[in-house]
Parts: sequence; C-alpha cells; structure tokens
Amino acid sequence: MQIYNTLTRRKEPFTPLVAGKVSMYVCGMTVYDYCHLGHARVMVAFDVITRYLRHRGYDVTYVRNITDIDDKILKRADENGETISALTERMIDAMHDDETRLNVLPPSSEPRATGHIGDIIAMIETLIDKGFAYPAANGDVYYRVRKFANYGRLNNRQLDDMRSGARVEVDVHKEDPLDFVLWKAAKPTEAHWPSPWGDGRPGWHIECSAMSTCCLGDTFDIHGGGPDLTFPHHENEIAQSEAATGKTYVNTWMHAGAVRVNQEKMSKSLGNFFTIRDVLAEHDPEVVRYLLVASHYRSAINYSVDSLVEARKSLTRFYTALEGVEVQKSVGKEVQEPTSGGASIAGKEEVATYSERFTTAMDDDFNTPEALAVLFDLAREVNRAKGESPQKALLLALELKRLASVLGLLQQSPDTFLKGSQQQGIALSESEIEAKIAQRKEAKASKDFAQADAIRDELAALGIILKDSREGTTWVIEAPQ
RNA sequence: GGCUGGAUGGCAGAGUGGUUAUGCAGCGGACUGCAACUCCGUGUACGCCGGUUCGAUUCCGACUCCAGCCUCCA
Repeated sequence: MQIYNTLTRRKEPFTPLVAGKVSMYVCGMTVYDYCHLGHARVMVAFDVITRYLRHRGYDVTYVRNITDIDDKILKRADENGETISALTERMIDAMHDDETRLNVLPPSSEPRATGHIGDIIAMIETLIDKGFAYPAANGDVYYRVRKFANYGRLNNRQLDDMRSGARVEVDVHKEDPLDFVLWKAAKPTEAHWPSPWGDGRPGWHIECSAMSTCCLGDTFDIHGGGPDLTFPHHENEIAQSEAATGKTYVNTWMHAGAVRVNQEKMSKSLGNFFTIRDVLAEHDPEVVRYLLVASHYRSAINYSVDSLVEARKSLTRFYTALEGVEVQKSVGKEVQEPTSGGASIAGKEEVATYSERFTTAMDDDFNTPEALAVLFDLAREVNRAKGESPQKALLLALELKRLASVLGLLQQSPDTFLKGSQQQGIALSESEIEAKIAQRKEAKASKDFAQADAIRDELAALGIILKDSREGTTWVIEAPQ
C-alpha cells in the first residue's frame, strides 16, 4: 500500500508504527460558523481513508480535534450576543448533523481545545525549559522559530525567503517577526485560563500539538488536514512537538485538495463558500459525497451545480443496476454460498476479480476514481446477469454494495434514491403517479397508444420518467436540470 | 520574488514508455407499439518547444498558462 506524503513529496510504502494499528490525527474545525464544502472535502476524504484502512484490516484510531476557543469564536459570540459555549455547542451539533447526512463516520475521538488546557500549558512549559519558547513582557508566550533547525521542511521553505516577502506584522514583543504565539494574554473581559504567565488562552497551533500527542503519543502514523494548513499550521506543529519531545512527530503527512468555485479557492476570507447545509437543502447528500469521492482526494475540484447533476447521473446508473435485485435484506450478512449450478460458481470467481481490482486501485494512494471505474464495470456485469441468472446478479450486486460501502456509497435503497424525495418538489404523490401508470396500462391494453403516450408525456413534464419492462412499469425522478 | 501542485478526447476525471480507464453527452445497432432503462458497437485525447529512446501523452530540460501557500482560512 502506497500513500503520498506531503513531507517527502512522493508516494511511499505505508507501514504503521505498530503492526495492524494505525494512529491518525486530522485538524478539525474552528466552530464559529457552519461547515462549508471545503470542510466536507476533508471530512469525506479522511472518512474514506479510515474506512479503507479498516477494510484492509487495520485497527484505526482516528482523532479529529475541535477548536472551541479562538479569536474568531470570541468575536462571533460577541456579535451574536450569545455565550461562547452556546455558540460552539450549536456549531458542533450542526457539524455532527452535516457529517451524519454525508455518511461520514464519527472519529474515534474529538478532543476539544478547552478540555486540554493543562496539557497545552505543560507543553509550553517544556518548550520554555528547552529554550524554544519565551514569555514576553505583554504576557504572551512565543515560539522561537529560528531555534528549530528543521523549520520550513514540510513546505520546503527557507526562513530568509519568507522574511523578504513577508506580510508578517511586526510585533515589538517578538524577538523575530516569524515567531508565533503559543499563549495569548487575555484582556480582563475575555475568556481565559490561569497560567504561569498570567491569565490567557492557547494559540491555535499549540492546541493540535498538545491534543495529538496526548491522544496518540509522541510519534504517530498519519496527520491530515486541509490544503491551506501546511503553512504555517502544520509547520508550527512539527516545530512545537519535535522540540518538546525530541522525537519525530508524524510519519506521513496527508493533505486534501481544495474545493474551488469558478477556479478560485472556496474560503471564508473570499466569502465564496457554500455551506454543507445549504447544498443539502437542494441535493441528496449522497450526490454531494459522490462528487467528492469521484475525484482523487489530493486534486482540486471545481464546485458547480452542473457537477452535482453529473454526480447524480452517475449514481443513478449504479442504483439502476441495483434496482430489481433483492439486495436490501442481505446487506451486512455473508454472501450466501451458491447451492448449485455452475453459473453461480463462475459468478463467485468474477466477484473476486472485482474485489482485487478495487483493492489494487485503493492501495495506490486511495485512488477512488479508479475504484469507481471498477464499480461501474461491476454494475454493467450486474445488468448483464439480470435476466440470465438472478442468483449471479444477486451475488454481483451484493459485492457492488459491499465495495461501495468502503467509499460510503450506495447504502440507500434504490427506490429511495431513484424516486427522490420531497426536497425535489415533485408535484404528485406516489399514489397519484401509480394511478397515472394504471391508466396508461389500460390505454396500452386497448392499443390506445396516443393516450398512453400523452400520460407518459404528462409525467415526463413533471420530471417523472417511466420505464417499461416485462415485470411492469417503474418510474424514477429525472436529475434536476 | 520564494515555494507547491496542475495543464488529458464535447464535459468531468484516472492512468500509462509501445496495448480499452471510467461516467455523462454524441453516433450506429439490439430490445420496445413508440420511448425510457438495459445490452452490443463506436471516438486517430494527452498545453508549447527541445532532448533521451527503436518508440513519449507518460522520462529530462526550457517556456506558456491556471491554481494554491508565503496573513486567519479545510
């Protein structure tokens, strides 16, 4: 298995520190606002990674923190006229709701910065003792960047290069403009905790160092996050943790690609972001998830409504293949042994082939587009098997669902997906649609094809597409637009 | 200015030193009362210029363009 490591800028064979166990930390949200699609990208990317590692038999400990104390939180709570905890609790609930809808499994643990103030203070004390940090006259504590020899390695950046082009604010209390804050003195009215350097609160970077070390140990396997965190956040984490422990902090650094809108990065500062909940108000969550999984996790993706329409069409193909094959009841159970017939045995062999191809694709740095290509081939095989051998179709369909579940996809019933839901604003109820279909059936029986076609057109105008088969007529909702 | 990535057929998006990605859209055929669904078939795609090679979209170098980071941002 190969994983691309941001630190070395190449794919490397993955070997966890402890055989069979993977320790992974991902930088989570600062909970002052609703999550947007950029957050969704990170959530889904590391959810797929976790699911696949578990599928491969690893015992994965996945830690994703919550930054629940920060300048932006203080500001927003003040603007809203609510307490900090009211704001953060509200946003944490919203985040969990978004995740659940996107079928993102909860991390193993979600430590909060405010729950680790003691660990943070202890790490800062260690850094001061070792000469890597210093308290300043204003009550802040800073990290002495130039003292850490490897600073800039993750980003292949030279200290003096940074300095020349720097837009770094000059702070009279810093020894060097590049030094960053570990502990921030609080104004009397602000939220604060007592510390050896006076009342204050932790800086953002030290939170992650303290929480990751606390939860996973001095050295762990994978550290992940969004694309904009490599500098300075992750660079600073390395400087803090390695200076404090004297050990390698992280073996594999992983970063998701950006989500763009009109070829520009979607971000809070540009104000061009779509929140997850706004997008889910109009689109099936699985469509959004599919969109994120259909590109490799490291590549940038451009968000648009068109791309969601395409994603829905692709999922429609999968669910159409599953439709009419009775897989729902069997999900989660072992594939039943075929009791007789050569065709079933041949089916079993084919199933193994798809599973191998899927694994090969995912072993190569979690190549989900390639994995999906395998699933499309499998879907075609299901369609072929329908009508020939129901047992083989079932076997293949079960495998399709099983492999797709590693990507967190195809776990709805085909009916639920294909017939859409109220959010798509269908003008007719299911029983009304069924009544129209019955009318059309009568018209067809009496060879009144003009009438039959009129009914079909009427429904089509409402976005309801009819499909005739030997078993009767079924319908699906057309993809919007 | 420094540092990272990227440039693939109509669109999206993988990958590879010589051989089918895949999905959507298109075209032809089968199926159908006609359609839809499905199946079968179908596309002389790899930014530009050099180099290495028997052979490069794939390796190397230059160039152009796009995006990101260097300030909080996933």
